[in-house]
Order: sequence, then C-alpha cells, then structure tokens
Amino acid sequence: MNHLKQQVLNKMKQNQLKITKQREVLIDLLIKHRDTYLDITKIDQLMRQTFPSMSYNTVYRNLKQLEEAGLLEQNNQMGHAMVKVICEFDHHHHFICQNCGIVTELKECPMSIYQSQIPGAEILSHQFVLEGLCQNCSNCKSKEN
Amino acid sequence: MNHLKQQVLNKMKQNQLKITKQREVLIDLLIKHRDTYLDITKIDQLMRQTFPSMSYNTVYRNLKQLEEAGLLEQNNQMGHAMVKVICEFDHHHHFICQNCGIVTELKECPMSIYQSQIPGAEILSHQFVLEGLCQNCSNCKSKEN
DNA sequence: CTTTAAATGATAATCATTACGATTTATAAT
DNA sequence: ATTATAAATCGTAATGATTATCATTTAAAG
Repeated sequence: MNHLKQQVLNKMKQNQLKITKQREVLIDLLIKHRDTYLDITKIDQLMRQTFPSMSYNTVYRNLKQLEEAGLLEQNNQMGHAMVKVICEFDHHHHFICQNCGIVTELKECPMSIYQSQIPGAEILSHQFVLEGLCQNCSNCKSKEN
Repeated sequence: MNHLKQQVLNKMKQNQLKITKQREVLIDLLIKHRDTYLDITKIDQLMRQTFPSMSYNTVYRNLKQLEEAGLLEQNNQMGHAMVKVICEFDHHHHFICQNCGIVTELKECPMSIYQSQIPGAEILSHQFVLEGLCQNCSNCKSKEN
C-alpha cells in the first residue's frame, strides 16, 4: 500500500475514525488527485461512481472529519468553487495553475518579515497562494493567439 | 463626501454602472466596514434594514459587478463563509483577526523570492493572508482562562 | 461471535445563489 | 423640465449546496 495512504489511515485511527468502504474510496480518490484541488461536488460525483446511492451527507461529513483530523487542506481559489485537497505533512505553500489546476509546492515561507508589523498579535495561521498559468498552459495559450 | 466614496463612484461611472439608491447604501456600508471582511449574507441583511423588500439578486448582482469593476476584494478565510471587502487602490496584504475580523494591512510583499522556483510559469495573482488574534482579542482571551 | 459506538442511507429541510420577465428608475439627449 | 432608453430592481420561483434527523447497517474491540 501507498505510503501516504498508510499515514492517512494511521492518523484516522488515532482520531477514532473507522475505516469504512466509503472512506477508503474517498482517501484513494484524494490521494490519486493529490496534486490538484478538487471541488467538493466533483468529489461527490466521483464517489457516486462507486456508491451510486450514497447519502449526500457522507462526503460532507467525511471531508469535515478528515479536515478536523488535520488530513485535508481547504482552498477557495479558482472561481467561487469550494475545493479541498489532501494534506501534506509539512509546511509549504502553493502555486496553482488557473487553467489546469495543477499545484506546485513552493519552498520558502515568507513569514519572518511580518511579526514585527503587528506587535502583540498572535499569528495562528497563514495562507499564501500564487496563481497563474503553469509553463505548460502558458505555452498552449500563446499558441492559441 | 468621503474621498474613497468619490473614487468608487467615479470608477462606477467609468464602467457604465448607474448610481442607484441601493448601490449607494451598499457602497456606504462597504466603506463603513472597510477594515473588515463581510459575509455576503451579512451585507444582504444590513441592506434589508434600509430596503426591507429588496430582491435577493440585488446584492449578489451588485457585488459581482463591483468586483468586475475592480472595486472589491474577495476572501474565503474565517470558516467557510464567503466574504467581500472594498478594494484599496494599491497592492498590499492582510492580517485578519479570527475573533473580531479586523484587518491590518501589511507592508511588504514576499513575491520576489518565488519566480525562480516556477520557471516558465506566469504568475497572474497571489493571495497572502495571515490569520490569528489581534492584540486586543489576544488579551481578552488570556483573561478568560 | 457478540457488543457497541460510529457511520451510512433515506428523506426532507434549510440556506445560498441564480434565473427571468414585468416594472421602475437613472441618465443623457431633446 | 420632459422624454427616451438602457440598465437596475422587484417579485417570484427554481436551482444547487449543505445540514438535520433517525432508523439501519457496519467496523472494530473484547
């Protein structure tokens, strides 16, 4: 079994989350698409290929629980769609292609320059996202014209 | 009249947007709360104090048009609520207090260190948001315990 | 194998958002 | 000031996303 999947299943057990068939398919699906953010409705749709009569709640409930267990990241880029993606286990930032949705991880974190600007405040989290066109899509777009 | 409001009204005219009573109240409201992100449903609710029988579409349509005219910023921090705020006319980043929603502008932009990590990609936009507790709320929280 | 807490399914309710045609209104031209 | 007209609003309903509830099923521990 995939190493990432094993990590996820372990974390689920640590959080008293049972490994159900639905959840396993969900995890597989999230891992399969771990390099892009997925719309929740898209996830629901994909799940239904395996569980055609799945309850609406199931995806929402499980995504919420996985997120509470620290296994998912949320993001609302790319239009207004609400999307999620599996969590990587260390700190990083993303470049997201607006055309194909592929995610590139970035290496440096720009936090250090900011604390001094907001003295007394507790920084609990931060989100840093670059958007644009990846090399591939950038090339395609320029050929179109 | 407020200088910012004048700027907004001018930009609206440049975009062939008519100045209606509803829009003026909306603008006033956005300017009044320009230091926090507002949930759209909250905006709708506030508008209804002045226009109790306003059509549901009105807020959505106008926010969308103002956004297209470059007058609003969007953000989806703070839970899953969709929130908007009036645009400032120069580039900056934000620290948002998770407790009271107040926004502090940050001065430096960390973009320069990234282009080299994604060669060939076109960076079209970026979003950088810090979240946490402002000095005020941080103090209150520690008194609670 | 049994027990039990947790997850799912089925259904309906709620909330957010969009669609659409009739009416009203802001603006520009007369 | 009056009129013409394009745009905005209203009223209403439809759609889509999300949540609630409870009976049934199932994973996991003993």
